Amino acid sequence: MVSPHASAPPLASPTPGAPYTRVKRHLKAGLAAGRWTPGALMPSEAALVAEFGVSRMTVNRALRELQAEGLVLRTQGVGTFAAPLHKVSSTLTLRDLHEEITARGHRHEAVVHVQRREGAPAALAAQLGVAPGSPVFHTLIVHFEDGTPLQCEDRYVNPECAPRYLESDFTLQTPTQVLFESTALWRAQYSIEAARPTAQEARLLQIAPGEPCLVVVRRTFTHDAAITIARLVHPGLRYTLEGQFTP
Amino acid sequence: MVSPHASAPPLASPTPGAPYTRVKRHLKAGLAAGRWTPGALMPSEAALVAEFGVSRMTVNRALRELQAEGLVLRTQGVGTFAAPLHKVSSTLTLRDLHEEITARGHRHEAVVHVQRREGAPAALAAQLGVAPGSPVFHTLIVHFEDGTPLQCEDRYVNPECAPRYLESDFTLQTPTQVLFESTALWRAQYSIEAARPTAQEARLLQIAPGEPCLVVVRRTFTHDAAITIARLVHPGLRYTLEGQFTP
DNA sequence: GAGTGGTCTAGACCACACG
DNA sequence: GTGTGGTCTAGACCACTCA
Repeated sequence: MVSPHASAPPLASPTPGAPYTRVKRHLKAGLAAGRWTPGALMPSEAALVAEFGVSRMTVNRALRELQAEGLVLRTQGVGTFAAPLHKVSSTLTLRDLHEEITARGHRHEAVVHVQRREGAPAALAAQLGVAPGSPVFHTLIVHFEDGTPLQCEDRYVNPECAPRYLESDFTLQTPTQVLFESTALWRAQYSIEAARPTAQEARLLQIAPGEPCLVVVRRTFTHDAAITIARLVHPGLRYTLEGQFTP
Repeated sequence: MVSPHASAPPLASPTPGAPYTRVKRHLKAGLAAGRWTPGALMPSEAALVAEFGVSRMTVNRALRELQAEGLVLRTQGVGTFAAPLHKVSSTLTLRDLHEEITARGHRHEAVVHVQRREGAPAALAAQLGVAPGSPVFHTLIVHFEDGTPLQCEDRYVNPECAPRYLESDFTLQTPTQVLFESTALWRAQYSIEAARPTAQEARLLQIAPGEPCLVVVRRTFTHDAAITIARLVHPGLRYTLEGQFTP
């Protein structure tokens, strides 16, 4: 009762991996195979303890992680149930564009059209949580992938969160990268919609004025203040957001 | 040393919540306050054990969950570090449209335009993993929110996964709901782009032909086969995907 | 009251990284 | 070797649910 690992560690372990992963695998496999249909009662912790010959903490961890992954639902005093087939919610990756382009093995270039201090109009000031008319940083940058315009990034930054923002060379570093280094991101909010580009955006992206664009508006916050708000416009024909999810 | 909870349970607990949540809260607060900048070494498990007077399993759980949430990075033999400010990835909720509309307190209606068996063209057959020309189920449904067209749902279903799909009354239940009940969803893949609607889509959605639309293409799979592929077209002016993330 | 999950503990062995 | 995280155990108390 001293060494839980006294027996044959790497000799020919009967089943690979840590015990809690074995329990998880077993349950996951059963779920994938439809052994427990959604809503069905699954084995109790005690039953799994007996079945696997491990301690309760171990099966508890396995079940807790399955719950965190959305595969099972647990109710104190009642039991563990196969999850009612998941909400259709999923992870969408909004990576830094530079990363995304270079990950594809392509060349990323940025052309800076605006990089200055401006007085914030009322609407913007409200969104950034600064006084109307107070100075904010404004950048307008077009990002190219192998010479083709891919994104028009119109961004306002709260100077209090990143006082040296305007000193950056945005042909070398994206605003996202700069802001990540200088601030503590704590929360982000975004919306995605399809819209026509403005005349300026169409010109900068070298597309026809009526061409549908995918517009992502993202606001990021520290734990108390708004850091930045960005409007990212992508030509609809050249850009697709992708994602997937596995329960 | 027998009862860890012997002292004042609901009397006036010095700090609320389970011990592991207290440890988590403390660390989260420190991260939010910038007490550990990204990459900085955080207290070791042993240090937290001493600081909070709890067992190592307890602080281990707190740290493990923070890691799962992406707030810290841990390396065996090295230590725990404040996460390098998160990837910009985030959770996008793609809920069932019926839920979404009723959650807004609005009325949802569906008009079914197509509901039949068809032979699968080669391209579709390949995506669904069935033989070219073999029968697939096809539905074309327009969803309305308070009388306004909000989504045109063009969907093909693998008959093997949901043999009774066509028997449903889609004015009462969305295809998503039907499929969730009859199949074991295991993986979903989607893409989001901006595009012009087809002539038919424009007519069904009652919009101008050139109006930008947000197009979501979603494929869902069981653990081995494709269940369904859907093209969801939304008028750009009426529909926005929203999401947020908090580390 | 029996069964279930929620949580904690004290101690242990291990693998790994680094000086 | 020392310190770190990774994991396991055996037993415990608790809160909850349901018959």
